[in-house]
Amino acid sequence: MSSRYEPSVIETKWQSAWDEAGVFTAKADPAKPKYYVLEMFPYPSGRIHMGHVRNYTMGDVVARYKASCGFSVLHPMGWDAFGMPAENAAMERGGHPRDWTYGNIADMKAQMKPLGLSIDWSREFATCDPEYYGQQQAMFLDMLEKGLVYRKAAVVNWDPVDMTVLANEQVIDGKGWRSGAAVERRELTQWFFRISDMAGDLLDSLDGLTHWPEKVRLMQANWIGKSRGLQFAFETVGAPEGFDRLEVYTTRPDTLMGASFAGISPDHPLAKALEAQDPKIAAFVAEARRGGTTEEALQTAEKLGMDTGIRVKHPLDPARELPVYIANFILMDYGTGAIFGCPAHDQRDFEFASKYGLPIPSVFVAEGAQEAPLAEAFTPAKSEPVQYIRGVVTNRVMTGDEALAEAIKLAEDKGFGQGVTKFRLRDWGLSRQRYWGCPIPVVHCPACGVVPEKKENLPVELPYDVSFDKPGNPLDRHPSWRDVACPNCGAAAKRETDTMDTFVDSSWYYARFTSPRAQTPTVAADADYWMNVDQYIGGIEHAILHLLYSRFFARAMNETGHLPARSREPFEALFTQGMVTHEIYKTTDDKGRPVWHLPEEVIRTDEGATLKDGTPVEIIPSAKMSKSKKNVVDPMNIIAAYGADTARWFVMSDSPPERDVEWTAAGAEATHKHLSRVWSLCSRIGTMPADHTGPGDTDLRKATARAVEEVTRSIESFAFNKAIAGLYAFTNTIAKADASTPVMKEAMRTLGQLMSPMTPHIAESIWAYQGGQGLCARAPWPKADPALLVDDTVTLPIQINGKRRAEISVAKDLPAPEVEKLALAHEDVVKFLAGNPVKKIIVVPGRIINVVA
RNA sequence: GCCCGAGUGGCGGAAUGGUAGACGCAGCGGAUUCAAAAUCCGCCACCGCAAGGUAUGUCGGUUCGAGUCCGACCUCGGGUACCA
Repeated sequence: MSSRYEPSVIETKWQSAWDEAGVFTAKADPAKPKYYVLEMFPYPSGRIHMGHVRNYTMGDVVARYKASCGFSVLHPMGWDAFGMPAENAAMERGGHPRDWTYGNIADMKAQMKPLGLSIDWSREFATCDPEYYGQQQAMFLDMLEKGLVYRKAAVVNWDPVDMTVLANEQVIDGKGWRSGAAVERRELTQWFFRISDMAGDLLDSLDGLTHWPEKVRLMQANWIGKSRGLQFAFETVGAPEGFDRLEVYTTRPDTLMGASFAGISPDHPLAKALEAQDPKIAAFVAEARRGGTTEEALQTAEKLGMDTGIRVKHPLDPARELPVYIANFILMDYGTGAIFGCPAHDQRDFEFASKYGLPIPSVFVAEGAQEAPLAEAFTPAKSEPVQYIRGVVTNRVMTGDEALAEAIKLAEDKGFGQGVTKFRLRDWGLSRQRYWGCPIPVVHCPACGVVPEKKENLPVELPYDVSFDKPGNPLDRHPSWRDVACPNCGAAAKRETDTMDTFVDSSWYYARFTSPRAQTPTVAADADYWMNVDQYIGGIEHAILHLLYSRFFARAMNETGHLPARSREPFEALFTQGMVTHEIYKTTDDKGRPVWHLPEEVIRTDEGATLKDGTPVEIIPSAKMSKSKKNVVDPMNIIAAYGADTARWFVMSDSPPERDVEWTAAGAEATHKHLSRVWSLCSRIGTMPADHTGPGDTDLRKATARAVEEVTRSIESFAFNKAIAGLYAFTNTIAKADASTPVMKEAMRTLGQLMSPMTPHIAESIWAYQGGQGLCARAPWPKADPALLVDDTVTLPIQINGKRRAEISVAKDLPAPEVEKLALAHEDVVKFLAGNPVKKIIVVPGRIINVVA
């Protein structure tokens, strides 16, 4: 062992050793339990960032730990390679999305390799490989046959200047990002997965996901949004032909007597009928359809409504007629696209009624209160009892939940409506009017209609000869690709030019990793052995969409015979990690515009920061690392300066993994110093005379056992920061210990092993130097001797009225009455009690004593 | 707007309802050195001379005991169905 810690030397050496031994190649071994650990695969942007390092290091810690616990581990990596950035790059800088993407993949892989991750690279693939997306097309056809896919009209963001569909992130303040034109909502016929048919199952099965974070299950449950409500039809007065009834859905049927208007979405069929007849309504509807399609944009936009002149009869009092408004905040996708407004008990309806001068009749008041004009809507929780004054029930105190159940029963008895269960979850629109995605393998034939492509013709490959000089989808203007013969009748037909949402690609890659080169989407034997994913790790930003779509897709794959039934929930355990953040450095140019600076351009001082030429720099508190603010730290610089082990150790230390971590240069420097200290400690112990003895054998053995126990427990519970804190403490203990040589060596070798999931390279060097057999990466995980973990005395703090005043040291199993006696006799206790009588004394064995005076 | 989180020393953070601040960074003092770097040893929440008091975003509650449980609020972050 050389005297200096030289990461660049040992890291390349051990990486070659692992490669030669094939340590990380996943092998299905029936004699061993299997463990599948997966990190959410990256989008190939071209550069890895610290967030990637953190994500993959976490997965690597788990993979290496499980391997040393005797599992046959699958730890693969791939690329989420379709998506908009590749097309944007082609438009901005020329070049082709495919070349750009594969170039980025090569660059990123070259940056990931030096991290020493225990990845089985033989299973690598990119979702833009025709071998991958061809299998995805095959599954699409199976799902089409099973009725899991269908077409219907849905709204998109339409840029009327560029004549193209925009993604939500391309709509900024209601305007197109390039053209600046006001965006409109426009309907197109698009492909959908029937995810809403599985809403009940997707909701109920959340209960079984006991190793998922509670918050993720809650977010998914709210997103699926099961509700019980009343569906009924208003009889209309003065509506166009065919609209003599207006179906509405409400989750608060108990407030029906407080209805003061009915409202329909601008996309409701009735609105469309009126639009065709009445130019004033057409103008209003056009205005109401302005802006983006996001729920956020719809819910935060100014509430606008227009009286259609149509009236509806109140179902409980046909003499009462309510006006029908078209209102921009009503979603066509939820319920029936029509509502009744109860302004007294819904804040949005209240604002609407106030704006348009509609009455605001109360249905209930707080218990014991009198009816009075309202300044805002009264909206207590449905579980709270209130006094009904004008309800379906009258002059009774009951909760909203009780009242709405009665209201549903009444409607059913009277026959004007029925209780129904609805879900907020909508079907998954997968059509994208873009080039760089998986082509939807169907053909539109004038005679046969929509015809699936024949499976033997798959993959339907993207054509390479396309240009991005005009807005819109290049597939639309590619005649030789688009114009084909109908697979059914052979007549002239056209390919579907929409491609699939990239969420489709990422909804089954975990299954493909089990047989990445197969000529079918999956292979039963491989899927049976490796599925499910035992530990999935990724960002909290994927809590809803990606994870919900993957859960749906696993079900759909099961129903089309591509996954076993027990894989309908594909992820056994989920961990969501936080972001890596950094300070932002800003100066201002002579025109007052902000200028951002990379961390390496900035010199930190005690007072603040400057550029190299002395210009003072403003420091903005930490935020997610982003290229535009330049607060990015390139992992490659860290690895070049300190080595991969330092980068890995640092991203795992300090912050708990589910929280954001602040990157600081000082922290990386400190980590490197620590690893150097470990290195020289190892070197010192290695040269101790074999016959050295010391008084600390028992203490060091106990400390070693405690370290094994603590680090193991911390890794098992994803508390990597605590594992590292324990390793710091254990290192200090060894450094100060005076024990005999074999005990010192044993402690040092154990330290190296406990470090190995985090810092595998230095761990191999320690292992080899302290006489470990073979590779540390293949050595079994150490076990703590339980006998060394028990202490026979315990220190108990003594509180008086909840404040700590003294402490005593007692035998571990001393009976409580004895402990009480000792505590009350303690001189500080006597002093603080000052003769006051003791009312009560609480002894929590092994924990604390509280004297109440 | 709606859904979900998070807020603890100068900083990152630790703490089965039971001694708040483990471990690390920064800082301070010392040893070593001609000197410095590196290394090693020690100190380190705040107020107070001390006794002691005050402290986990804010306000209130439950409890012998609250960072932890409950209620209201504030700030920041994630998601909001075409960013991935």
